[in-house]
Amino acid sequence: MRLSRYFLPTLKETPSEAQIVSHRLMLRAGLIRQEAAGIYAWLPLGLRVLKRIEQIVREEQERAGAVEILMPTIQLADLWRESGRYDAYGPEMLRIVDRHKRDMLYGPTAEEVVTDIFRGFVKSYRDLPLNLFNIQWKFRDEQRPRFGVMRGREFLMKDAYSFDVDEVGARKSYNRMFVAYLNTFSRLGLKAVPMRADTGPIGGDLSHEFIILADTGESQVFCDRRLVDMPAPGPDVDWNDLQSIVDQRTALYAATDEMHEADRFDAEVGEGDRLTARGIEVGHIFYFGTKYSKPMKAIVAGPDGKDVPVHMGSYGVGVSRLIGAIIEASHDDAGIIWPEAVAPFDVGIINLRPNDEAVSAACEDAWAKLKAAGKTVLYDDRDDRPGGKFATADLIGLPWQLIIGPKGVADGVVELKRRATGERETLPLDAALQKLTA
RNA sequence: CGGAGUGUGGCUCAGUCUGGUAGAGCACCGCGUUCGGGACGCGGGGGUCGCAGGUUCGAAUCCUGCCACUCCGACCA
Repeated sequence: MRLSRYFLPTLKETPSEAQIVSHRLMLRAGLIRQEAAGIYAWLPLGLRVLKRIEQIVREEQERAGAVEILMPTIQLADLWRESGRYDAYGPEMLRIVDRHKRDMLYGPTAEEVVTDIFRGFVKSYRDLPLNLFNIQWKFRDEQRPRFGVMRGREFLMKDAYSFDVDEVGARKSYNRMFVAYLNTFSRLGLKAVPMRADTGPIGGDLSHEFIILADTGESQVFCDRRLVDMPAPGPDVDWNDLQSIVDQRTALYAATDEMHEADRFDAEVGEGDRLTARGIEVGHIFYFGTKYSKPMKAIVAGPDGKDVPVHMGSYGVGVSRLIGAIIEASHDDAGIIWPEAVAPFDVGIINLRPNDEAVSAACEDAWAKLKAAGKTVLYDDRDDRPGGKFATADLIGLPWQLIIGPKGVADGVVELKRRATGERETLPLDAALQKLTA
């Protein structure tokens, strides 16, 4: 992409409403624009990141056996009356009346809809287990939106819903999502720690929040330090038996504020391993049994021919929130530092003299070769001073910067800068390309 | 929802207390000089000061109401 013809409205100064670093950087780097409290338009660069995160989440869901669908944003109030949640949900639900005076709502979550879909088609335990997920915009009319996309009212969420004939099966489904989440966050360059979470009225131990440790996190968390650096299981696991992997993680202490038990923490975790930190919740999984299947009559025939309500679980990832979380975890004074897996472009080419034919020719040449190697490129061909270009490049945080100017062209070299480390190298173009495509 | 605060060109902000008809820097347009870490000179364009009402000869400035946004706290992917 040629920057002179792109739409990248960066800001030199920080808009006054942004308090935390990820929000400031998202506005300054031209990723988003606020349209109302907690409601954002996604600009080209931000949208590219959002799509990449979404794709990684999708791939890991599918690897774990979940099947993608797309449910509507607008739902019928009647479904929520069936589950008993219509009155319970409160003012966070955006309620809408259509022209026929029918009560509708903008979905804050989709248990009711997915249960309705399920019961419409699935009648036998033979069709289980089933896990349906979708990546769709949700709306929760938060009392106090803040922190940019970390706590917006409208947000993109991946929500998966598992259906099993009994609790044993449901636990297996739960474990699949548990491992899928570990792999997902790892691919996104994040260290996410699963922590025991409140299960509500259902009880049991099957609810975990996945927390990214960051100084600006919204909640206080307590965990065994060894959990933080535990590597993700990866794709090559026995997806039919994940219990040992899950046990390995859940054996170590990890809890958010509301679930924290100080005496247990002290007793179970060695002094050197005790970690008290701030965290950002990026995922939440739980098993809720027959909470929806019973009132909504999502029933299948069991092996014995008797009807049983299905056991369900739901599994959420805040896709749009993840962008904020990634920036919180990966930035410096100059701007964002994108992990390679989610960067909006792989490489930024900086043309230091767009009016110099030889320099521009060298840039075009490098661009063509990078494209041929499958790299995405943002080519800064603007007629600007170098200082501004460097500042923009650091701000938007592409993993690599290929800097091409008259001096280098005369000497037959370019400068290659790695954003994460700031490390620079002057070398021939071919060597630089080799490094970039290695 | 309780508490606090802010609304003045695209952005950051001054002017409001002590009413007199809107200003700076950045950004933008033109010309020129520049050009390896957000340059400089000259010349321009753009706002009626969140909205409505009131007081006054006169309101960004005073009064009333409303709206929006932000921050702190309680709640959530």
